Amino acid sequence: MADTKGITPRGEDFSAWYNEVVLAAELADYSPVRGSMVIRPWGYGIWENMQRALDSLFKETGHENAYFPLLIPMSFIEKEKEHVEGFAPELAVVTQAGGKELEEPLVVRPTSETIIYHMYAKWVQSYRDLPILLNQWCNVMRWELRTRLFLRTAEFLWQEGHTAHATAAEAEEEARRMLGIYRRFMEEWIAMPPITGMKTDSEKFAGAVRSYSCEALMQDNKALQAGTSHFLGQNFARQFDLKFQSEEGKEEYAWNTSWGVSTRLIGGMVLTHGDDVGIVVPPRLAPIQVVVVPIWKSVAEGSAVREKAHLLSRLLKDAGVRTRVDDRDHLTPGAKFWEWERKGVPFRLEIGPKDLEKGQVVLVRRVALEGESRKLFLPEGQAVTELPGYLEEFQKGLLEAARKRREANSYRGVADLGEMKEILDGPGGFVYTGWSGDPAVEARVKEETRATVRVIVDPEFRSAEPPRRCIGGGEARMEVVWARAY
RNA sequence: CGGGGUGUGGCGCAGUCCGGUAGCGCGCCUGCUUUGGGAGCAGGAGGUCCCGGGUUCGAAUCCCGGCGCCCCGACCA
Repeated sequence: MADTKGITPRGEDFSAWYNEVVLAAELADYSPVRGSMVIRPWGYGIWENMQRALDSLFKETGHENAYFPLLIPMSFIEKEKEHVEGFAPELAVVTQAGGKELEEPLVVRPTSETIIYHMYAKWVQSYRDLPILLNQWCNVMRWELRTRLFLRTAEFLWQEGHTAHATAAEAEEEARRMLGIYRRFMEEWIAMPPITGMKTDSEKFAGAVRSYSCEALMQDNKALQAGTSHFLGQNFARQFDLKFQSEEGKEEYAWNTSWGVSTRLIGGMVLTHGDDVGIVVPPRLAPIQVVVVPIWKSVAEGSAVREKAHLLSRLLKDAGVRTRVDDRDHLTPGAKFWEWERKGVPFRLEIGPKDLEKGQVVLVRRVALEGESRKLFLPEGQAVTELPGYLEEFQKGLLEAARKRREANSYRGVADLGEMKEILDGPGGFVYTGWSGDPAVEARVKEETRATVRVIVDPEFRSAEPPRRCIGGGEARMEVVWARAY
């Protein structure tokens, strides 16, 4: 397994590894337009599985899908002061259409708060019209200076949920609920366990009162902001006149939330599980969970082995397993093995003449679970009945490994800037410290370490002992997690 | 936007210093033999050498000016 043909090992140049592995797995390819990418079928299939899972989680919590337009009047974006300041530098603007200069420039949406709350204002009169719980799946555009496949592209696919509520408490609860759903999705589907918490003022969404975030630790010990949920207060409601009459007959502004995850999650999956051979796709996200590879020598063997491969594949499909038989005959088995491993298919089922004789199959995992061998020889009937269980076990194994790695690279109770620098310049990781809440300290530490506060950490992730000492001095009023981030 | 690198068949590169009309590996096509970890042999297809000027009898190569892409930084809910 030392020979990975062309892929730069992670240890040599992590950044090169990432680019190469994304291209080699055929997740995506560069497009002719700077900063934008083509998502290829294998990558899109993973995205579709993410969408399916998230979409049902949203529906289960009472949300519906809708679609709002791509183009937003410039004046909408300009209404909320912080919002426009946050997004102005990265807007793509349409100034001409139909061969004529437009009277008002149209912005290609970087996010849809403004147009959505404009519409909500039309739809809401009474408290009886609330809450509105909508989501949309769409593309957005942010003209980033420096782009990377999946992690930061000029155009990306995402979902954005936008809700309106009658009370602050209800909106706050919604923002928190969706953060929880993101966390659950990341753990149970991507096997990428994030920490959660609130953003500091300097890191929060432009226009939000509070932002909550899921932050995952990648293999190079940099943080990835993987999903955010915002309590918007009445900031947008006021600018877009989103008012309702309360039960008491008073006119009030609605309370909003917005929340989103994007194709960046695919980058997170790669950076969490990939190895020097290629990517590793968790079973629940894999478009193909088991690839069946028939192996033969003579023509007679070929047809017998292929027949068995297709039979097993059908049985597996009936058992709810996504399979494909790779019976291309211009490739040797070895070539197929490498190809599917590069693409991260969780399991491979080999069937050769020897197996046929013995009524067995060879089952090979994409990566070895702790303490187990990659390869299993199983009676063919057993392979079919056991595979769904093996897939779940593999899924859990990935999550466990990722959780262990996260904890092994988390440093708690740090209070000294020198120590923090040493960690960040060395192995990197999540650094837990006390913080006074002083933005000047935050800025200074960022300046000196190039790390940012990822979150003011939620109770569940806090250290057993609340920090007494504080980074940058002052009284430790909260615990925060620092890291260098994507 | 600053620094660095790079641009030559689909991909990866050599050739550039020292000018003479383009080559290697992989991939692709055809045929035969193969197939338990990236198959072998034989034959074949495929290139405005990033673009525009200039020098020259002649430019992938030298000169001038652009552009693209990648990496690092700045920037980036």
